[in-house]
Amino acid sequence: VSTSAEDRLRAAGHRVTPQRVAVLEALETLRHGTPDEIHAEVCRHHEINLSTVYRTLELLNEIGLVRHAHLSDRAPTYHSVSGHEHAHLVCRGCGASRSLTRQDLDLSALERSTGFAVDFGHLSVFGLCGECQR
Amino acid sequence: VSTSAEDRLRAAGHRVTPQRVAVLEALETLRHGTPDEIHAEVCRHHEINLSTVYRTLELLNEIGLVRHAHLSDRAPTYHSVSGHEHAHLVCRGCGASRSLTRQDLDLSALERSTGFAVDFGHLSVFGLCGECQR
DNA sequence: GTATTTGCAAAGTTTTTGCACGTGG
DNA sequence: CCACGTGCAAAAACTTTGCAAATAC
Repeated sequence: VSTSAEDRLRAAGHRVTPQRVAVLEALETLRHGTPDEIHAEVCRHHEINLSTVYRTLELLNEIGLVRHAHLSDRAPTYHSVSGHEHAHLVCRGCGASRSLTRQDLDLSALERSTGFAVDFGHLSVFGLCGECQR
Repeated sequence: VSTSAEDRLRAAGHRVTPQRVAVLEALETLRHGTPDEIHAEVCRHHEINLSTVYRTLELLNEIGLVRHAHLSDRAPTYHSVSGHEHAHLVCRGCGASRSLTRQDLDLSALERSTGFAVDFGHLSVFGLCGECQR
């Protein structure tokens, strides 16, 4: 977990606790995860309560260190924003998911015409991949 | 509820029941709704169990008569496909949501480069509207 | 030292499931 | 008639909350 993440926490007036650091570490390892999956990953190394995971993810989301998207119809999937911000392209058939950059999916026309600032990291595009279309 | 909807049900080997018709009617009235809201709307005129609403929506989704999107972080929102298929643009600030057509958001480049067939009706784009950016 | 954060247990919300009864075709 | 669909009640899945104890700073 980069120092900048800890600075971002402190800058926003929050404390740097082992649990918060552990959640960020788990997200680096997993790349993506539901609250439950993140909890399980953290538990491989530390103790943490599931409620704390929820509260931590909410906080990290608020200060922009993580984003979440709905990759399945059930629990939301969180991912770290430490790398480049990315959206997801998910196949309903096989469940495969790949990252999209702003170059893959150009929203500038939409943003210009609507005046919206799109939350790219939250965006999930569902469909059927080439394989599954048959 | 158009006859074609009933035909679609029968063609897919399902029965046309009053409950299924009522759910489709409720969606015409509401335009959008969570399972709970749809249940409430149906109950204004008929009796129906909430489980049946869930099961019906799942079925209608399967055969393509309705689509759902995640307009909030909680319950999914269903909408009828009887009109034109549309995606949603939702503001996190004020909660306002507007429809998007395929002209508003051109996915042809993405579909060409990835080979995906995008489920446009499921797509929700989140962000901040012009107002809320201030 | 003290305001924030955590763990725990309990409750809240949303969705799914098993099964007996009812019904569309 | 009878396979499919529904209602009901119970369970499962997911998330939030109140409060006392622990801890970051």
